[in-house]
Amino acid sequence: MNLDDKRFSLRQVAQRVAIEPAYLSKIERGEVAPPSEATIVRLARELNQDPDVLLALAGKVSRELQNIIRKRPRLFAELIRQLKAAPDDAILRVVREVRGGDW
Amino acid sequence: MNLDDKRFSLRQVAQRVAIEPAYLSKIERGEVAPPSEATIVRLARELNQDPDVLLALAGKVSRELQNIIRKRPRLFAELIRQLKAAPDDAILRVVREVRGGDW
DNA sequence: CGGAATGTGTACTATTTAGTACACATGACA
DNA sequence: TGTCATGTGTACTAAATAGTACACATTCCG
Repeated sequence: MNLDDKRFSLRQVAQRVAIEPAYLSKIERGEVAPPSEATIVRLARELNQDPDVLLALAGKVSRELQNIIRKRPRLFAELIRQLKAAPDDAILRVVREVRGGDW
Repeated sequence: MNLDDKRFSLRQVAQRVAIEPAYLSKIERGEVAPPSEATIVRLARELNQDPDVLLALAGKVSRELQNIIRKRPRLFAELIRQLKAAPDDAILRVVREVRGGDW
């Protein structure tokens, strides 16, 4: 897979993502505000990046995650604030611990 | 504290929250889209409600929480998705476990 | 009774969001 | 050398967001 594969020309990507090349150009150079969540997700797919990470770079959190939080706001709000200062591996331990799902 | 205290008339609240009475009226009846985060937070203060809960009812998640997530998107995304199906008390256990903060 | 306060309907509006459309200079390359 | 694709500058825009402003009928109560 060549580094500057033809299929990754700005125009080709723009076409597959279904936006105007000029717009994609400005996005890449940060000349415009980040696109909508939907567009970011399509972009992530096309560039095989993690959508959550791309969204984060755009200053957003996916609607999906927000909806999970929204259903139990107090619980999640407290948890997330607790974890704000925690080191990565502490969070990872929690993730693994919960992963079992043996409740 | 009387149930229909004068200080909780729509107009008085509106004034303290710094929005037009007509607007507050529509908000209460769901006749308009939910207000901005800032306005919701001021409203929550005035009505002593939990801001996170009011925001949730408005279909939102506070910028503050989003920013925490944004800094470690993969970790938090996975954790939140894991907890989506968990019962309240399971989440609470995690909160309490983490509360110690003995990392 | 009469004035003041209350909630609400209607009509606007400024700003932000999320893009499109087209023209143009540059470089590749057959 | 001509043409074709590439990235980018400029100008514009439809829709959503987050309200304001004012008029009006109704109700409270001194």
